[in-house]
Amino acid sequence: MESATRNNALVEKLESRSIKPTAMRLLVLEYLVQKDEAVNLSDVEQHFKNSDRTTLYRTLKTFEDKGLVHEIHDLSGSAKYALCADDCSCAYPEDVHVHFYCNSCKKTYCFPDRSVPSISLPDDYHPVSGDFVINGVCPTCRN
Amino acid sequence: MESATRNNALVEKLESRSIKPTAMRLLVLEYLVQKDEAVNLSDVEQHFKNSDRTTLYRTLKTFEDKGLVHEIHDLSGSAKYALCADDCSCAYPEDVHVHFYCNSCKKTYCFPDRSVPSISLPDDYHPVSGDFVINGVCPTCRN
DNA sequence: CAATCTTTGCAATATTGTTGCATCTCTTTA
DNA sequence: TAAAGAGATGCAACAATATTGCAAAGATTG
Repeated sequence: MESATRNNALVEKLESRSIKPTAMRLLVLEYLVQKDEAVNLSDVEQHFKNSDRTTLYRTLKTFEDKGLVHEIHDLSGSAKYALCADDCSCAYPEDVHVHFYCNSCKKTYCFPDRSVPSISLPDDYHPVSGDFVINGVCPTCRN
Repeated sequence: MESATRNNALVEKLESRSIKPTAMRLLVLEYLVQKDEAVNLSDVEQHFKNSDRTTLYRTLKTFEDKGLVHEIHDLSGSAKYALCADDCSCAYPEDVHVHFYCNSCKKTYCFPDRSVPSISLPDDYHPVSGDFVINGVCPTCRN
């Protein structure tokens, strides 16, 4: 019952972004939902040891294409992914993604509700989206 | 004369960051100075066709370690490098690096003089540096 | 000059990102 | 229900990028 309910929420989440809710996609989405940090492809691979790398890769790309997740590029060098808020359209400047990258543990945390004062750009530069990554030390690594 | 003068400026730039001014480093620095956009390792390789990849790689890393350049991670996926301003210490929030990434031509432009209003973080997150990447279409690609 | 330290070049390897294609699954429709 | 089509998955291969070890070359210092 409980799991059916939860599952429905996941199905709806996918369908709201026009993504067909296959078994694999539901699993990956569930994984993303319960993670409070951004994940890279290796993380997902580790978690789904028996699944194919390419499928996971393409699942993430599909999620990204459809605006369900956004891609984050931090100092770790490899692309990470994190869920967008339901009402996120990734547009500048309203939906600038704010992240905190820990130099010590290399984790990247999302701060979805921080709004970033917009920056004025020269006239001919047309902003579409924005990513703000703050690097430092996270609470867990402070010691 | 002119070239000697310019060369001195480059030597000083390196020495001000405690980097030994070898021939290779001077050439790479000269290249970075005259570029108005961030470059990745391939760019540098292309420009110095006869030089060794590893040396160029390590030159950039040395520059980064010493605070002469900063690394930029944009949607292109590969690391780019750009010169820091002379008085830049890469510290948050004064020296947040602001860049514009063009989705069309994949170039990344620096906006060294934009200051970013600082964002309040939860208490236990200790910011050290920050990178703001704005994605969109650059003037050249507007057409 | 000898000893030492740094830089450079070459080779090899690791890691990450990406594509082609055959197969499978699900949905649609005659 | 059978056939067709579209999309998803799995496997294999490959491309691009990042990184390291080590030996040779060059610079530095006593």
